[in-house]
Amino acid sequence: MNVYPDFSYIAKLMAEQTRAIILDSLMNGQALPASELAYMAKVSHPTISSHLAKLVEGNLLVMEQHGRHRYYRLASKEVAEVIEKLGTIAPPVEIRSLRQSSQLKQVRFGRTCYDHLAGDLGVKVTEALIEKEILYLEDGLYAVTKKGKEWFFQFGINIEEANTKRRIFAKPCLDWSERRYHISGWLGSAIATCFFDHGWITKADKNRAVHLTPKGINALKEHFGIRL
Amino acid sequence: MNVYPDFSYIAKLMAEQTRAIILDSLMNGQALPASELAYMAKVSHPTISSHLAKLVEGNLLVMEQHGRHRYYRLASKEVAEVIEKLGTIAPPVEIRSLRQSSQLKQVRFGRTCYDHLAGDLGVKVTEALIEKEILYLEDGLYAVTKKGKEWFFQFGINIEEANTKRRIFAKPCLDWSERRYHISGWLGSAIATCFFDHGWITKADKNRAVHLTPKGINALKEHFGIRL
DNA sequence: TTCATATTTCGATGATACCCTAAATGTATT
DNA sequence: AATACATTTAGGGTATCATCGAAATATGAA
Repeated sequence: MNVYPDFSYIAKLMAEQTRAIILDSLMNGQALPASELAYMAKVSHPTISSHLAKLVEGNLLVMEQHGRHRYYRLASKEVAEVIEKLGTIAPPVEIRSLRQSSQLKQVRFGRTCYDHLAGDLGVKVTEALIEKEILYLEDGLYAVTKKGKEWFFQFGINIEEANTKRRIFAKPCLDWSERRYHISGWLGSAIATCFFDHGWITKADKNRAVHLTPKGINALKEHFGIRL
Repeated sequence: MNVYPDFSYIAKLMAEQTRAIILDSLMNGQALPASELAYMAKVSHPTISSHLAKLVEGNLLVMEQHGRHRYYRLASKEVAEVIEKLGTIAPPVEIRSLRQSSQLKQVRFGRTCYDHLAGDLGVKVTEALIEKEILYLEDGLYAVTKKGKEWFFQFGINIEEANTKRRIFAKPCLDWSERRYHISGWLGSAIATCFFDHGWITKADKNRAVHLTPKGINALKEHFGIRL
C-alpha cells in the first residue's frame, strides 16, 4: 500500500531512448509535428506515434492539431524543470570530439530551458537583477520591486500584463550546468523574448544553445552591469 | 551528438518497480541492509543484489559495509530532491481504502524527505521562520539572521557548527504535496533532529510520515506561532 | 577449523515492450 | 470525387532485462 506519487511511472516515460530524444527536442518549448520528431529520433512513423501517445497519456506532452499535422510540445514548464533537475545528478556527457566540446561550451554558456534562459547567461542575468534590486526572493518565488516595474517597462515588458492566475509569475529553476538558479515562469519567458526581440541573442541551429551578439554584449554591460 | 547530461540514464534506474521500492524505502535517509530491502520489495536476494549494484553504479546509492552486512542509503540529498520533484508531475495515488486515505493524510501533514521535514509541517515551519525574520532568502538559498542565530541556539542548534564546505547550508526543496518550499540541507537536518530530540514529533512505523505529539503542538504554537 | 549467515555470481527462463512493415484512417488539396 | 499527405492501428519478430534456483564467495561465530 503506497501513498506516495508514483514517480517511477514518470521515470519510465523518460527512461526510453527514443522518448528521451523527443523530450530533449522539445525542451526549448517549441512544438513539433510527429513526422519531424520521427526524423530526429531516426525511427519510423508508427514508432514515434506510439511513443507520443504514451507521453501525452502521462501528461508530459500536449498535442495540438493543425489540419492533418499534429504538433507536440511539453505539457508545462514543470516537465522541463524536472528534466533539468534530473540533469543535476546525471552523469555528464563524455566528450569525444573537439566539435562536441565546443558545443558543450556554448550550451553551458547560454541555452533555452522551455521558454526561458538558462546556463551561465541565465544565472548571471538573474543575479544581476537581484543585485540591482529589480527582483527579490520571497517565499521561494521572485517578485519585482517598484523600481523594477519601471525598469522592465523600458524594454517593453509590462509586469501588469502577467496573468498570474494562469501561470506562475517568476520562480527559481535549478540549472544542471551551473547548479545555481535562473528565472522561470512568465517573467523568465518575457525576458527571453525580450533578448531575442532586441537582437541580443540568437538561437543555434542544432541544439538549445543561444549565441550572444555584439549588440547583446553591449546590452549586458549597459543594462545589467555584466561584463564577460 | 548530444551535449546534455543523460537524464534518461537516471530515469531508467528509477523506472523499474523494484528499484523504485528500494529508493522509496531509503527516502527517509536511513541505511538498510540488502536482505531487508529484498524482504520489503518481495524479491529474492540475487534480484535485490543486482538492482543495488546498478543503483550504486549510477551514483544513486552508496554502500557501507559492516561485517557481513552491507548497508545501502541514498547517495545524497540531491537524489531525494529529484525524486520529490518527480512527484510533483507524477499522477497522484489512487485511494482505494479508508486506511490508505488516512495514511495519505498523515504523509501530507508531515514526513521526512531524506533527513529533513517536508509536507504541510515542513512548509509551515519554513514560512514561520521567514515570518519571524529568523531566515531569509538570498540567491536561492536560505540564510540566518543575527537574531536567528541566537534563536536557534536556545534549541541546541549552533549555526557556527554548520560545515558549509561539505554540505549546502540551507536551501529550498519543492514539496510534491504542498507544491511549496521547505528547508533542506544542513539546517533542514538540524531542525528535524531538534524536533525529534525534543519529542515534538515521532516517526511512523510503516511510512515516512511523522506524528505531532501534544508537546509538539505546544512547541509549534509557542516558538513558531503556528496553530493547527 | 568448522559451521552459520549475508551477499554475489552464474545460467536459464520468461515477460515486457520496442521496432518495423503493411494496411487503415483522417485531413487537405485539386 | 480523386489524389496526396500525415498519422495511427494491427500484428509479428526480436532484444532486453527482471527473475529465480543453485552454487560460489565473504565474513563472523563457535
